[in-house]
Amino acid sequence: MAEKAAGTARPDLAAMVVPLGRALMAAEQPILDAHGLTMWAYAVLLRLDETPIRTQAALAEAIGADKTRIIAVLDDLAARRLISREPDPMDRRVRLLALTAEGRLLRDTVQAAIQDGEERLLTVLPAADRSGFLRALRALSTLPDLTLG
Amino acid sequence: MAEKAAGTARPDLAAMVVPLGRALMAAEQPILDAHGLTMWAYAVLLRLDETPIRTQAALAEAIGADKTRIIAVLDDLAARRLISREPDPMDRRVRLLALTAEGRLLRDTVQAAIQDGEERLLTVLPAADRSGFLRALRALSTLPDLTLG
DNA sequence: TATTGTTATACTCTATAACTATA
DNA sequence: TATAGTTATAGAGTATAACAATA
Repeated sequence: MAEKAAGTARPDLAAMVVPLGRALMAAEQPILDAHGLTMWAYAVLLRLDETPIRTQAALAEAIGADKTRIIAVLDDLAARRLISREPDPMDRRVRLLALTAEGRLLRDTVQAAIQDGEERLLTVLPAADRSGFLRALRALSTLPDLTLG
Repeated sequence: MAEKAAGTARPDLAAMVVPLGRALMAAEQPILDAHGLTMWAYAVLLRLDETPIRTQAALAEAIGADKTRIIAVLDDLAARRLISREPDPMDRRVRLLALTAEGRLLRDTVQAAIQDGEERLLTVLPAADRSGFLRALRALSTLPDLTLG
């Protein structure tokens, strides 16, 4: 306890989590590239596979992007028939978005490849740490606010 | 096991880690702001407090920044006497960097505030998950490469 | 000639503002 | 007039290239 001032017990959380996130994204990149998907395109496929979403703005919000940010992404996905994107007959201003069969297949293929790699990566951890890590990660990443003050 | 295709057991790691990192950085921001530090300036103070570093390029590399990126940061820190930055008498091309007493004090103050907040945040986790999380995080964030292929 | 640090430039990503079409 | 989507523009952040000083 006397030497507490000399060095810290652990690095700040952000100092560990942010670089880890960057490394994980970089590690996913080759897999996404192999299937012609950007990170945003993959995020769209993942999100659309959960629950149907009504507006593009809501989709953008859900994946943490700007509504203008995803338009080119949707253009590309629709052109490749990975998603459908049709005006809502009830309100022709909104575009209804949904995965096509090919879109769901691609999503499953890519995610399986990514999670296979992740499982292999996680084997470096002791079993107990590993399950605690995953549980903690899910808990923390679903917290609504997260303030330190 | 039959319903594996319908939804995945867990989100991709990057899908949890990256947003968590962003949230943690955002949560640190008010504390950094209160002390007039940017994230990069804080990263510099943290790094310089560990082991003396010889060149600016090496410092930039160590904190994951471009060498041109940190020049304005060093200008500001030096002007505020939080770091010293003098030409090496042995090789006048290089600038020797070191924390001043005030720099170390500020570093300690800010990190204490941040880690206090983090400890409070971590209390939402069961004790077992929490220690596993921290151990796993340290292990993964110090891995040299991290590939999924 | 090679290297450190600096400045100037260009590029990428993202957000803001202006526009079209529907309501 | 208000809203969904789109396009055009501007801004932040980052990296690349050119430059000055020193070796």
